[in-house]
Amino acid sequence: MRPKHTTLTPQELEIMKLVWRRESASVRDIYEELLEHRKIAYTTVMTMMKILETKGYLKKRRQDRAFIYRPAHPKNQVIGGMIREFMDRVFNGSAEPLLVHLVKTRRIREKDLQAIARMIEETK
Amino acid sequence: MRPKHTTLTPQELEIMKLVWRRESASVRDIYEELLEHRKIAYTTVMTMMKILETKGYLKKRRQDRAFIYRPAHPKNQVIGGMIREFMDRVFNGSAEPLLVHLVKTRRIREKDLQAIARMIEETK
DNA sequence: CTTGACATACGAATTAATTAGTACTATAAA
DNA sequence: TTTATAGTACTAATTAATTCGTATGTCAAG
Repeated sequence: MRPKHTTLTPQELEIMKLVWRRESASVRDIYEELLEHRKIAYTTVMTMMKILETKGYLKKRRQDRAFIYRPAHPKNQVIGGMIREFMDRVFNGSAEPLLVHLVKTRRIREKDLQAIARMIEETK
Repeated sequence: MRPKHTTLTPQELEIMKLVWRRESASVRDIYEELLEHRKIAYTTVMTMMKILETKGYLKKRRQDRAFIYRPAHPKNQVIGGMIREFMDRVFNGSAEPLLVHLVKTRRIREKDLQAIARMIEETK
């Protein structure tokens, strides 16, 4: 048996990111935005958004003939869960190795490193 | 069509973590260690390790009757790829939001924050 | 030499994730 | 009123990921 994803799957995330940006969206809204980047069918988007609704990530409300979807949870919270899951899976739950890796491999611009350093200071 | 994982899948990662820790391992070694945590069949482990070999994550060498597997790449490099993939997928490739989240949600112990701060200083 | 332990090879079943087609309905336009 | 448009509901097909069974071979002990 294959274990179910506890967080957003890649395609679910792609759609959620668009809904979060727009605050609310119809299937057509998302469909058209996705179309700019890749070939996809309208009904595919519909199915995905229905799945997101049954999973509790989207709330729907009928407006005229179509459904309008809104995020059920703030982006920060959901993304936080994904980070948590990633840390659990890859680093057995600890954040330090991830942080260390980010700093050491210089994936961060100098300017941002300084901002982080200040943030750490303020967090004291 | 469902897109293929470009990095290690969850179960692949679980096995790779054990192989990295031991430096080299037989199917039986990994099987017995996995068994301590969950029910799993010997042949399942064998299949997974064969997959990891064909994907280029493990190298095998026959020793007596059984195969001995070794990591084909250092852990740091592979994990680095996973972090990269995560950042691409979740944050469109930028590391800052991830870093900010880690610091702001205080997922890091105070002591470690200071260590990071020092590391940033040294990186200057 | 037979038997048991242990290994691999191969095939296959199951499930989640993703994609999309078809049927049907309601509204708006001609 | 007929027709085109735009939406949903439902069904289904495909593929990756995960799991394991069965067949087969080999070596060592009795």
